[in-house]
Amino acid sequence: MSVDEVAPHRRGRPPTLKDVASMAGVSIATASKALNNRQHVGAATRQRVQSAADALNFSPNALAQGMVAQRSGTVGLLTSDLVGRFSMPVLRGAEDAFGSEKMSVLLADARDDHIRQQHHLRALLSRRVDGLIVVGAQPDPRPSLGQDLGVPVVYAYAPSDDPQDMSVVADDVAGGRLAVDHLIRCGRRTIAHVTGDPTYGASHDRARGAVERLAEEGLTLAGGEVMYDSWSEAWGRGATRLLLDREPALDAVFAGSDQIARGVLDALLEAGKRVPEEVAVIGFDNWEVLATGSRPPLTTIDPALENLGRVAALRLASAIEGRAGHGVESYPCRLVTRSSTAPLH
Amino acid sequence: MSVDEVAPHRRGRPPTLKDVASMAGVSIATASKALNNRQHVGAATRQRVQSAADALNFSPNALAQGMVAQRSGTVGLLTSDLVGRFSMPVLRGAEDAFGSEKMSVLLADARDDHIRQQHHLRALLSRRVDGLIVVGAQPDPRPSLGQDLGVPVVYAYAPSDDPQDMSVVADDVAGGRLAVDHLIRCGRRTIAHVTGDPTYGASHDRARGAVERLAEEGLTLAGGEVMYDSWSEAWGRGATRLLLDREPALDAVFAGSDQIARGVLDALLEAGKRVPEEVAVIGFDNWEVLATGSRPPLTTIDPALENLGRVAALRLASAIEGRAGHGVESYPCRLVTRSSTAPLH
DNA sequence: TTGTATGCGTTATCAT
DNA sequence: ATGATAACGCATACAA
Repeated sequence: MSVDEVAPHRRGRPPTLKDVASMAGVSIATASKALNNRQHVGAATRQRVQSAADALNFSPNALAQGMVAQRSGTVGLLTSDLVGRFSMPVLRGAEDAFGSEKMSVLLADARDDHIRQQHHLRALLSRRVDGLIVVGAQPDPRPSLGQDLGVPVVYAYAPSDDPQDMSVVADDVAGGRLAVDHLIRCGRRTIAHVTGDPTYGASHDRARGAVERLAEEGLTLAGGEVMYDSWSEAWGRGATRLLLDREPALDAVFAGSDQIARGVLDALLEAGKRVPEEVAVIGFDNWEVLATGSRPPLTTIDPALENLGRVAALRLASAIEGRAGHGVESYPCRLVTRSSTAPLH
Repeated sequence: MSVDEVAPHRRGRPPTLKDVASMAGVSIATASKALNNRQHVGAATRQRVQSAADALNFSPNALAQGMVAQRSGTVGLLTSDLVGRFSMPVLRGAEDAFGSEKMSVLLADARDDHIRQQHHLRALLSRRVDGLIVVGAQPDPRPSLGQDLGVPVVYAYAPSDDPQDMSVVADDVAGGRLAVDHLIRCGRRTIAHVTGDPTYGASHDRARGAVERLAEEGLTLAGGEVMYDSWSEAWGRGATRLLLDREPALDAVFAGSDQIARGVLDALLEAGKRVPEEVAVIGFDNWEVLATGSRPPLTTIDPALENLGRVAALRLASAIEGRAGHGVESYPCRLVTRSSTAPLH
């Protein structure tokens, strides 16, 4: 091997371990050991290799590493709705939990289209992801991807309909309970619940938690029943007008979403009711732009979605290590106090 | 667990081309050609291989393919703020444009932290992404990643400060112009502009477009000047109160964001002004939850962010094919008409 | 301590 | 038309 054989790496292509090795004057095996802090490498040699790597700005080819390790070091994030507001924090939590380690995240947006989902699933599997997180668009159960994918899967936000799978979701029942609990602690007794689409399981869960907590105080819902309709400001306004007719003594409203809460707030203001002095209002979601812009700023229940994503990532990491889990795990919501609720003194 | 002597592939691991080949009774070379629709393969053989692949649910290892092709078939999506609302549609547009082809997207959220950004950049480069899309959190120029990354980069939403780089952004000047143009077409003459944080370049760009269009009609801004402050509903309300004092003849407001527009709307309503009969209001962003929930629903300028992401993906694809570009490309905004504006008859 | 050789799964180049 | 074989870049068991 002649001396001027030390060809600088092929034009354009990133330097390889071979380039580093030849620059340091060692074999690729030694170079590999040196860079990976394996033993059986002389201190001086290690130093030489390290310098060569730095000089070449060497970065190991993760694809090649993945081939030998039989692990790609990637996870797939399969979402059904990237445009929606709710999948986002989950996604961020997951990305955060993984990105800080040495896992990378492959993103795929299925857009709630079954064909696209299958397409993306094949693509992710073909890339040999070590695991999969599936984030739904709605909190309702969704069809399982199946058990024979060859990699562990964790469902986040929207649980799988197969109890064999592992899912992490927000505890809507506890959330509803928490909301009413807060209102009760504020001394309210005539509490109504205005919520959204009755086809959402979450609507009923939140309502159930609310009614349960009410019952513990010997109370029932003001207005006589849960008011379902749509997740909109318009419905919040409409429902409130109805409510003020039926229940003149109304002193609190639990809204099933922050959008609805905004409508409630506006209608209350328009009717000359002071918030929170006369009527307290609490929302659900902690959708910042809505909750902080309102008059007054909105007290609300935060479903802690980012945490959900983080937990999903943790569970998936465990499953990848071989410690798989199953069933649906519910995680608590958080009360965020702003100015639309206050003690009745 | 019974020992199956004919076990085609190692337990747990996905089937390989070798498994398919041996099942079809051919060499891996032939199997490869058959599955990739190469010529020099007998029709019958091709069929046998295909059946074997289907039976084994074979999916080629993209990592291995990447090794030989010297292309990973992935692009990196480096965002500085996954929580923000504006990077999201860009991201979705990009994912969409790529996902429909055979490119996969590696997501990395730097959280506006330089250290994290470097970390993620190294990780993406290590995964041998074929290209990079950098999505900023704010529309202002950001530091370039540099020219020596070895892969093409396209900056979206927030342009790079190096003109050598390629950036795609929304045309804020044209957006401002479009807003005022619409108001003028509605017959308005006394038009004010309430906008947000003056440290954002976008504020000034939108204002400039507005003033230019006004000047073409021989008009100037009602209130005498652009009203800068913050991107909040509260500022929208406050500014409107000031405005109603100063300009009793006010017949239109161009708000620099939908949040501000919401505040404007509320203050107008409170002052007894009818919208759009007496005063027309137009926003900016087309932030659905804000624009559709207001009273009345908000006419607004849509910066077409999803399109921006799509274009960025297209440009990156071109660059990967060798046709690189440079400079900042601006893309038009779109007028979305709802009920807060209408002709003055 | 260092180097040689093998394999990871696939594609492409050559023989046959 | 089909098959053996050499890459691709890296890690490791084994030999020196």
